Amino acid sequence: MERVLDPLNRCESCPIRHRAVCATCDTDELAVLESIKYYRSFEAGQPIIFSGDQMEFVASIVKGAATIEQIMEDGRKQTLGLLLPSDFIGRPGRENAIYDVTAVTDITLCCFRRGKFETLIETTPHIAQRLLAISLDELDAARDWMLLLGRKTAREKIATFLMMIVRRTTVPAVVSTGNTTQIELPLTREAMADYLGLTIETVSRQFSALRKEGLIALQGKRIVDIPSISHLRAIAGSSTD
Amino acid sequence: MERVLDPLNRCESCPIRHRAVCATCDTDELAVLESIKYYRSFEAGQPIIFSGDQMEFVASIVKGAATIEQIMEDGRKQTLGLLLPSDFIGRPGRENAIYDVTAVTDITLCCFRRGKFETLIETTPHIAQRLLAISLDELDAARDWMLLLGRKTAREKIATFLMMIVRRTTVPAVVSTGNTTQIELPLTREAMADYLGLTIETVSRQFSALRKEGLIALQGKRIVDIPSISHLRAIAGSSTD
DNA sequence: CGTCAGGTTGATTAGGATCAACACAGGTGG
DNA sequence: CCACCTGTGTTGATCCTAATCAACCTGACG
Repeated sequence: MERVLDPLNRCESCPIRHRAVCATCDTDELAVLESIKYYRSFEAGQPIIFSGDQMEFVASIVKGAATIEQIMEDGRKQTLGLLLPSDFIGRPGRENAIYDVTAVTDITLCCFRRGKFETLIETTPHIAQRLLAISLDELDAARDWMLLLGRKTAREKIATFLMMIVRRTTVPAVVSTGNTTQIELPLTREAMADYLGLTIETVSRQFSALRKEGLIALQGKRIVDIPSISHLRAIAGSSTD
Repeated sequence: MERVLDPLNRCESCPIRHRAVCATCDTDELAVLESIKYYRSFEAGQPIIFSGDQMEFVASIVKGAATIEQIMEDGRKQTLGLLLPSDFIGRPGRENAIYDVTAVTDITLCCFRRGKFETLIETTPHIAQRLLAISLDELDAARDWMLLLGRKTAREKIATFLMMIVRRTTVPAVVSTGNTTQIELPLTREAMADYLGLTIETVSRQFSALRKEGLIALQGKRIVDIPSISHLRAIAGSSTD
């Protein structure tokens, strides 16, 4: 189910104000965005965009997580991106979506009608520049993931994924007691498998292996304690950079 | 070895005039680019950019091919992008390179000093918009490659790669006699392996298998005849889109 | 209490990696 | 001119990682 949120949310107090596509906007520009934005929410598991469909809107994620995914005719699925708060959904200038976007948790989006947003890009250099920066960051992220998919072992893939969650989780949500870091996985085992180019079973086995070696501890299915970040980082397999 | 080319090449007669970052520039804007551009050439196998180094310039590829690659400490290598004529090298706004870029054939670049180019982006909306479009295209390409790396079989990877070369090769260079399409591979078996997340041996075996099945014919190592594009496309494994 | 989604674990298989030998073309220098 | 070398590619034998197939567990919920 989807519903339109209370539109009273003001940009000034927006949790992603300083990171999203609006990050570098000044007060006047923000007023324009404020006037045309609208919120939409989706429940976990709901599709946000279908590949092939008209793209009616673009959006920033305010709260929650979504995945970009591509599915082959025989059902094989690869997740192409994990979208977290402040990430941007949609591609200005493109009529039809070429990937599916799915909510993986309950999610709230700050939306703009695509046509209006495309006009904004032309008239508001701050937004165009920020969108370029965001796109280049996503390109780097996609390329880093290509190394993971093409060359890393299952063990390295899991460790890399956990490190990414640690890095991307907003500071207040990462609880560190002593040296232990605690994270909450935004994805099911299946969604992780699709993201890492593995099967559910392999993901589960690798989690079990890391747990048996004391490199992680599990509280339920979703909460992971990491006693030593540096140890896990070593397993993630570093690049030369 | 690297050398500076004759600077008399005029933008108007440039082979990539209508596709590169300068594609949407008007006459005045082109004159500015003309005044600050300079050509550089690299021989096959030479590094163009080292990961970690200062990025002195950004560039468009005029002729030849290069790869973007990332190398792990133990030597595992993944090619992240194949750069062909009109493609853009470098990331405005970034001080140091995070990936290696290597010439895979003799190559000619149309370069701009990074600082000057960054100024251009701010003052020339046509260039900023074109760069955004190019970056979004590269992002799509990277994501398509993620599906290949994460989910496709060796056979599908080779077929997909061949289809990509067919698509990206400029029309005059694709010689079609009857229904047969002929392409020239810009990469060695090793470079293809690094691009496809495979080993040299697997690439070689898959080429042999496709040859034995009559799906391709080889003239030497680099020239590939494809009797039926549609048949090869079917093997490449299609997405749902 | 039964059902179902999500997850774990075990047994077996298979696709591609690894190790190894050899083929071939293009230099290079005696 | 030819012996040699080197880089690139092919093919064979074997191994190993992760996929597949299958059974079972766990907790939530009607």
